[in-house]
Amino acid sequence: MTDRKDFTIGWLARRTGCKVQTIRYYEQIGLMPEPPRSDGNRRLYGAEFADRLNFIRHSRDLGFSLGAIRELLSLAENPDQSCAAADKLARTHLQDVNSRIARLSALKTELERMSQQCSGGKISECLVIEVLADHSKCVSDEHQTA
Amino acid sequence: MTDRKDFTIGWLARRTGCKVQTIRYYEQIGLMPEPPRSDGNRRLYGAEFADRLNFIRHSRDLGFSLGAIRELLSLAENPDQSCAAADKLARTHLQDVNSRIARLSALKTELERMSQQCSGGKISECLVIEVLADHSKCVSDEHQTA
DNA sequence: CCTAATATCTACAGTAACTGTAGGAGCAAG
DNA sequence: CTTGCTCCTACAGTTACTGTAGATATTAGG
Repeated sequence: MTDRKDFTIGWLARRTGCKVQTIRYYEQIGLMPEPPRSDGNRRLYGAEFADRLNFIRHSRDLGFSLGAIRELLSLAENPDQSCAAADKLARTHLQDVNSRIARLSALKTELERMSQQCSGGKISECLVIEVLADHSKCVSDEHQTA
Repeated sequence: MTDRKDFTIGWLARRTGCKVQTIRYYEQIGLMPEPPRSDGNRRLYGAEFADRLNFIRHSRDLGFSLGAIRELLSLAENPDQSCAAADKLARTHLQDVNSRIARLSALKTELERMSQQCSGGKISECLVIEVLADHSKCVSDEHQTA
């Protein structure tokens, strides 16, 4: 236990693809726990820190806010209680996810169409700019993300 | 042709679904031009401002940065030149769009599965948390080992 | 062992893209 | 004319980082 393998913050950063400052920032805002320190005051991380950080990074990557991640983490830390709260969180997020997918798919279509038609052409033929200028040309339904 | 068709910033905000402060912010950073003012120093907007603001808002909504929008706007203002630059911008964005759609689709699957399985259950059965904790459980096409 | 390079430490400033607030002035209605 | 809304400027706060400065710690080389 005392001679358990501990690694530096740099190791954790390389391990998770997260920047060193970001790790310290997560610790500062209480999203990552304070790790033990070495004699020279360096943070000493084990594999469990990498797991938690991967959880956070993956969630961020998929569009969850730090606040939502904080909630998910607290739920994940008490796996015996009902997951009604997690379910509600997930349902709320699902609506946003669906909306984003729809709008991104519409944009994807236009971006691809442009790449075919636009090569060497003029901007007046670029559908992308028309699509971006005129909301009604968009294929998706109107949805406001706050 | 700018004689009697001028409206307040509030009108423009309602017209475009953009907050008043955000409009003033866009003016401040040079994304929206300075409109004429009334005797009482109020900004006076016409329809062309709504068009430009809709372009900006829609682009933002679809994930373009203000920097990219600034470029697109300058390109849109010179529609006679080649759109190679706009094409390059669009292609770059397309890669990101595709990546986001893939990851969001994977999350959507898990969120939906959770909503079915999770009702009244325990968190330990929630796949969402597992998916978010472990990248390799993600359904997306690329399997990454962390 | 000493030194130079690198990594880490704290603390704080800056970024993007807004959002909110304070305090004052304009204007339309009752 | 006063109430109440909108607008004005200016600036502080937010989220989620990212970068910088100056000091200390560790490590690789001579």
